[in-house]
Amino acid sequence: MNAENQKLKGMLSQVTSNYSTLQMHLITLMQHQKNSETESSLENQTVDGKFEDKNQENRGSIVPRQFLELAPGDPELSHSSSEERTISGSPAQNKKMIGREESPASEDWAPNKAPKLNPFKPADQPTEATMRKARVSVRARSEAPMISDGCQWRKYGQKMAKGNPCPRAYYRCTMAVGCPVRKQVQRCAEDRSILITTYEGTHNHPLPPAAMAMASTTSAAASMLLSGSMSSADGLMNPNFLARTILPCSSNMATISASAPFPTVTLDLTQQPNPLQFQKPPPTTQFQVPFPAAPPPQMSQVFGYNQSKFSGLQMSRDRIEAASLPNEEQQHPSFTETLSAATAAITADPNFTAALAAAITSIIGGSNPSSGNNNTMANNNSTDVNTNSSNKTSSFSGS
DNA sequence: CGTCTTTGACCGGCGC
DNA sequence: GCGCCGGTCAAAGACG
Repeated sequence: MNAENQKLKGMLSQVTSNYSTLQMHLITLMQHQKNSETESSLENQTVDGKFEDKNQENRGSIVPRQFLELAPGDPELSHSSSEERTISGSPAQNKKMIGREESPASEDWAPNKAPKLNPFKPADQPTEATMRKARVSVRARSEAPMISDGCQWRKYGQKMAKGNPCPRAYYRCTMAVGCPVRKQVQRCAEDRSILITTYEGTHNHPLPPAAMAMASTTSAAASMLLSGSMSSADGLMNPNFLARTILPCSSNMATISASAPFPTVTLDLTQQPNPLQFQKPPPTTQFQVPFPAAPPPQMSQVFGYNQSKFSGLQMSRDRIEAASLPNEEQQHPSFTETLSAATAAITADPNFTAALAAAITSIIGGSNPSSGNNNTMANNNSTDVNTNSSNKTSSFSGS
C-alpha cells in the first residue's frame, strides 16, 4: 500500500505539474492576446493546441495558484479550462457549497473555509436539506448494543420501528457542542446478530484517529451518493466508468439507495463474496454522476487512500452495488479495521475516485480549491494549490 | 451534583 | 381531516 501510495503521489505530482504548466501557458498566451489586441476563435484553437504540445516539454514548471485567479473578470480565461472553472468555482457550484451545513466531506475531513466567508442564501436551503438527508448505513455483526466507531454519542431517543421487533435507538454526537451528526442503531429483523448503524451529517469538529475510518467512509459514500442525487437529469455517464462497473469483485459490498425517503449508502460488512451479483448487465437508468472528462487530480489526495484490489462498481439510480475488500481482510479484523479497509477499497478505485472527485467538486464548487490536500501537495513541492486553505487537512491520509 | 439514559409526548410528513 | 409513522424533545429517573 505504501508503494502504491507513493506511486499515486508521483502520478499526482506529475499531473499537477502538467496542470501548472498549462496554466502558465494560458497566462502567457492571455498576455500575448492582450498585447496583440486581436482575438479570434481561430487563435484560441491554436492556443489549445500549444497547450498539449508544450505540456510535454515543461513538466516541471510550477505556477502558483494565485496566478490563476488574477484575471477573474476575463471570460476567456474562465471558460478556457473546465478544471479551472471547477476549482475557482462557478456561481452555481458555490451555491451548492455554501448551502451545505453539514456536508459529508467538508470541515473536519476536507476542511473548506469558504462557506464561512460566504453567507448563506435562502436559495441554498434545498441543497442543504439534501445534504443533510444523505445517510450512510453500516451493517456489521456485533453482539454489543452499539459499535465502537471512535466518536462519543449520546442517546436521545428510542422508538419501535415498524416491521422490526427490535427498537431503534437514536444517538447524536457529543464530541463537540452543536455537532449535527446523528446515528441510528438497530438490529436487523432477519438476523439479530447484525447491527445496522446509520449515520447522518458531518462532524463539525476534528475527529480522533479511531473515528477516521467511519468518518471517511461516511464521507466518501455519502458524497458518492449525493453526486448522483444532485446531478442533472440528463442521464449522462462516463463510458469508461460504466464499462468497468460489471467487473467481478471480491467480497463485501456497498449498496446505495438513492430512492425515497432518503438517499442511503449501505456498507455491508457481513456478507460473503457473491460474484453472481456482478454478472447482470448495467441497468438502463444510470445513477447520474456529473463526470468531467478528467477529474481534478487533487481529489484523490483529499481522501488519501491507497490503491487496493477494488475492481468494480455497479450503479443505477436506485441501486448501486460495489464490491470491495480483498480476501485477506476477512480474517477477523476489528470493526474499525474492516471499515477502514472497506473505505479504502471503495475510495481507492480509480472509477470511484473519479466519480467522487467529480461529485465533491460539483458539491464544493471549488470556492476553496482542493481543501484537504495541502499536506500531500506540500510533500510534492507543488505550490499551485491550497494557498488559502487551512492546515487541518489530510489528517486521514494514509490511515 | 452533573451527566446520561429512559420514555412518553410532541411534531411534521405522508397516504388515504 | 385523520391516522400512521419516523424522528425529536424534554422531564424524570438512574448512575457514578
